[in-house]
Amino acid sequence: MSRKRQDPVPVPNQKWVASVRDKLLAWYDENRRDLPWRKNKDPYRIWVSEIMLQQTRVDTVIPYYERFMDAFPTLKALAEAEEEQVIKAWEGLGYYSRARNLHTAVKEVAASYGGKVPSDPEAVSQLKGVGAYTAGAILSIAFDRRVPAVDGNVMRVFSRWFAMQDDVAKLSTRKKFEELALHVIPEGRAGDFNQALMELGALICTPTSPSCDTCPVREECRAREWGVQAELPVKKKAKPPVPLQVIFGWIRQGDKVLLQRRPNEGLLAGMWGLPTVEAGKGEVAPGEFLREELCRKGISIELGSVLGELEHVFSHRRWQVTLVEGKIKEQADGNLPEGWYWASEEEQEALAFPNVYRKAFAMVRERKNDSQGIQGRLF
DNA sequence: GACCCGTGGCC
DNA sequence: TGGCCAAGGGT
Repeated sequence: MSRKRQDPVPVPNQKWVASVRDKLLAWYDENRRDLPWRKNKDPYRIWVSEIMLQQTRVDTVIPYYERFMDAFPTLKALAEAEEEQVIKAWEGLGYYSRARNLHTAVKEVAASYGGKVPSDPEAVSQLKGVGAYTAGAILSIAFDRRVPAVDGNVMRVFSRWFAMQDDVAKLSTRKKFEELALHVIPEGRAGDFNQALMELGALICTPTSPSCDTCPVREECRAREWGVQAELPVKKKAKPPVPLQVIFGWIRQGDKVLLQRRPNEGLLAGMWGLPTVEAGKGEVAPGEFLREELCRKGISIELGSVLGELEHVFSHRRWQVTLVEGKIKEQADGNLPEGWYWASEEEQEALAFPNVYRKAFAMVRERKNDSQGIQGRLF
């Protein structure tokens, strides 16, 4: 069997490079969006924006970014903040380890670099949560250093410019594009050029139905020349999320609700939520799994009614949730296990919950409104 | 390389 | 409706 040889990295000729640089930068100067992190070149502001933008759309990020910068205007302010506040500011954005890593790294910069973001690639790359792309983005945008910042946009644009069929899901492909980028990024305007590549990918060279007719570099694009732009980039399909039956408990004592902090590793690590168990096998009511688990924790409950069902899809899990009401048997003023907590409504508002739990809260609230004047309040 | 880690919007 | 995607990083 012969092993399939990888296509070599194309080496663009100088004429093509000069043309693409000029046209793309001219287009960017005219068409760049006025985004909040483009007000200046403060490395801290650039950094925060890049972390938030990881796997997240610009429109989603903007309001979070504004609030975050109001709360933590400087690197020092973020370094001195409590983690709980930082996570609260991230609530609803997802990928919460981004916020924890950012906080860790910012504290590291405060402690080891006098509060100034380092401008050398080795130091920046070592910061927690800063990988090859983000390091390149910070270094090029904030410090105008000629470093590649290859994200999904850039891979799509390059795939089309050179009509390359490499699988963009592979790490090796990204490295190939980084090498390619080094041939194209100009001296002097490295940051603008990297942003122009991404801006082109976001506005013109879009994943589906790219606007080739208005593309500033349509003459330089092999995919367009060959009419294969819709076929590129090549990307291996992701596995579908695995379905999982999950039970949430809505367990009240007086005006307080039982909360559980999730384990420090895995899905929604360290986040607050309702008591959560996986449903096991067997022909019993879903709530039984919850009752038994709580019993093991020394919390004795009587099952109430099913308050509702909801589905929440993560990247790799599909939670099919049954929300079950529970009534505490004896006054449980004794010791709760580590990470468990009776929270009043006021206390709940200070905690950060991922959206799957916020959906459940909303469900309870609706149900409460519906039943008011009919059965009174839920127990 | 494979898998894990959230969420929302779009067609 | 659902599959796909978004300025990725860590393990």
